[in-house]
Amino acid sequence: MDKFDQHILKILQQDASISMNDLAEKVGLSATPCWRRIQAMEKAGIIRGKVALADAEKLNVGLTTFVMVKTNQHNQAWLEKFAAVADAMPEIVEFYRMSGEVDYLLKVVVPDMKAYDAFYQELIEKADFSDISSSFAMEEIKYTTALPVTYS
Amino acid sequence: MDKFDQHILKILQQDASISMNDLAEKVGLSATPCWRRIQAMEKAGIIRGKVALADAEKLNVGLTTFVMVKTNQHNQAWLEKFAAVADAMPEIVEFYRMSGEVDYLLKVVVPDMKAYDAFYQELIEKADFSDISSSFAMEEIKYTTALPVTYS
DNA sequence: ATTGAAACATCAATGTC
DNA sequence: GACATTGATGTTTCAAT
Repeated sequence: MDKFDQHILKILQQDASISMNDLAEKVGLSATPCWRRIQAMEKAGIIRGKVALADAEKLNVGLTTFVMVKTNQHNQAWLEKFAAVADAMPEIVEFYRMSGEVDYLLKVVVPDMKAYDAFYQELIEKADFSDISSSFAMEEIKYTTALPVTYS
Repeated sequence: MDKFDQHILKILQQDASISMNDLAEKVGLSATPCWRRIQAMEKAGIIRGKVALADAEKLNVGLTTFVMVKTNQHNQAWLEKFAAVADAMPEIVEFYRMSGEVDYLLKVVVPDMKAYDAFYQELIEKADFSDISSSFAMEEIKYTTALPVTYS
């Protein structure tokens, strides 16, 4: 990935609705090579896709919660079941297996505390944990889907 | 927001590169009303924009870390400075002010441990904290930018 | 007020140099 | 990598419900 690819990717990660001509002008190329580079990056899997981003407040999911899960079930079958459960719950937008004290970390979006409680009840019913603790976000200071291009 | 809008939004949050005709067919409308609804949702701020998603591994930022920050500086000026610092660091992709024990939570993406250490040094140099602890993601089980449409 | 079908304009995609 | 052409797609108009 050269400078041009990095520049293209940086722009597209911020705004993918830009026209090929405008993009080409910004990076200092003509439209064709610009288009070819995008195709190549898609084919290589560098660009995973193009999505619309929605506003959390407007969609009535203004409460973001981080759920820290500890378990004593460290087998593959349990994880697979938990992963399937998480996949089917649209409130869970991120889900990581962690190192250290906490086994799993979930990012959850719901309308309010009442909805979070309902979500929580549903979650612990579907998978059993040894310990769960929840931390609530008071303010979103930064959220971006754009990854750094400086390391590639 | 009626059923049609919800359906359109759900699809566009998964794939915004779909053509207007294909989208129209999926939701059971023709292209024109479909297009109008998207315009309306953009104008209303429900749709914040369209972006390209990049692959973290391919961009050499395969290590995701959650940084929990405690501080004794609870004034607005300090937060604004910290926010500006975070905004300028592309490795920080999410940043929340939290309730409870931890004051701030950051999600950080870097190539590896060595790079994380360099990032960490840079961070604590630019803003002073009373306590920082880092948790590393071993596995990304779910990550989606699609918010639930079921609450709207 | 909202839709669908057709005309129109714009842009992406291809071939050639 | 640039230029010119083709084909597909987004966008507007207008009649109809």
